Amino acid sequence: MRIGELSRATGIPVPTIKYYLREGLLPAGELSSPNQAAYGEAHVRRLRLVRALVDLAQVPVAQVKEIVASLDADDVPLHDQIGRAHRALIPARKQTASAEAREVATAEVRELLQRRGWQVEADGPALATLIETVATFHTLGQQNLVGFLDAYAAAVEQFTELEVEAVTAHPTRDQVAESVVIGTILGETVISSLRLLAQESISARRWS
Amino acid sequence: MRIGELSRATGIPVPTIKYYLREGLLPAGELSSPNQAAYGEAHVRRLRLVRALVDLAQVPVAQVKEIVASLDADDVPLHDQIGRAHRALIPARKQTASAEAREVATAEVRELLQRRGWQVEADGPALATLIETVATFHTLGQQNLVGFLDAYAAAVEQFTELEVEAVTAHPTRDQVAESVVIGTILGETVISSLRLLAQESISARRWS
DNA sequence: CGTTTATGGATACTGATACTATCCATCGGA
DNA sequence: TCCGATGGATAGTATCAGTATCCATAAACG
Repeated sequence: MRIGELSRATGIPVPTIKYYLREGLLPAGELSSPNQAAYGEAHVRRLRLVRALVDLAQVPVAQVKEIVASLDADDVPLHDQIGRAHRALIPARKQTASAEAREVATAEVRELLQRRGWQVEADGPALATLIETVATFHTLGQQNLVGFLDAYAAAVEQFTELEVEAVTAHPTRDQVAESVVIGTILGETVISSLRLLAQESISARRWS
Repeated sequence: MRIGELSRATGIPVPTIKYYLREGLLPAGELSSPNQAAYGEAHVRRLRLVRALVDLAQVPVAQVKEIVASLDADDVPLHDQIGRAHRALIPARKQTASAEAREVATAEVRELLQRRGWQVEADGPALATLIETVATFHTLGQQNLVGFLDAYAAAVEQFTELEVEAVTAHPTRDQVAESVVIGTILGETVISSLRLLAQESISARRWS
């Protein structure tokens, strides 16, 4: 397959594919001569994944690069590879809350993890984001939202158990890593959409 | 309060505050003379909200403008105002999936809503995003993820009931609308962080 | 075999977003 | 009275995500 066919197969313009190649979102094709490369089904799959992340999940290109790099790093133990993919999925966020608010939030989150018996890295980005957000609840005068943490955590626990199970059931390791990425990122847009729909449905029922 | 004090109170540079004023994220201060305006506590609150949305939740400035406009539109029935706020919270996404995939996804989502008895607008953006995402599961060869829809919906139902209840319990209508915005947007980052932490904790337990 | 079209690679340009910087006439406080 | 801050306008900057152009070469067609 040459680049034009790759473009037709995916609906992505040739210049954009060239851009993705430059940025390392897509591995180079097999070169047969200095200006002739062959692409395969793997490239089509990869491009579809990139587009889903960029267009649907609105993941920045730089972050997509990290994500696909983790998918291609299959020369380490599977567990390490999944860890790397998982880390690449978490966006960096600016710290915004005051130090005092963050301290209060840190304590609240720590207690939550204790209550639920969750064992997580003490300095991971997901934990930092959670703490920052809870701290922001305080600075915005929405302390009552802190009370929802347990309800959210309990709900999340339910399906996460199933997700982890499903992921480990995949036959090949490429599929395992890829399904971690897709399941986590697109799963988030699913959950978010469902939440908005549930809010709409429930509040409509309450007002009629 | 003059703009310098507003800047000191929030930690936001004066030029940025001027930019937010220009963009309509912040209402103008009370003008006492052509180059002298007074800002109040409401401005401090609003700036904190804007910063939380922009920095923490990474909402684009143009969308924040819609959101705050909905908060200020308190001359319509509360129910309409909340509807407008709710709509402003849903980002627009490009359509990416093929027509066939979208058709399959539409049927699957429709059945889901039927099963759960959710009554929602047939052409809302949240529904469109959900359909688009399910369609993408198909084009990425991750049909198995469609099986998670019920688990996600069931989990989401649990806490949404509580959320709607809590929101309606607020004493004043500004607080109602504002807590819809904060609860929905920051609630999403909380849920997302908790999900990642749960994944980390559960998969660590499974591999040790 | 010659001509048109496509290709890989490099470099330059574009439009959108989110600020920053500068300017200026005016105002308020020491 | 005079110096720094203010409101408002306009211009400049950095980053991001592509697009566009150019070129020498290679493939496809008549």
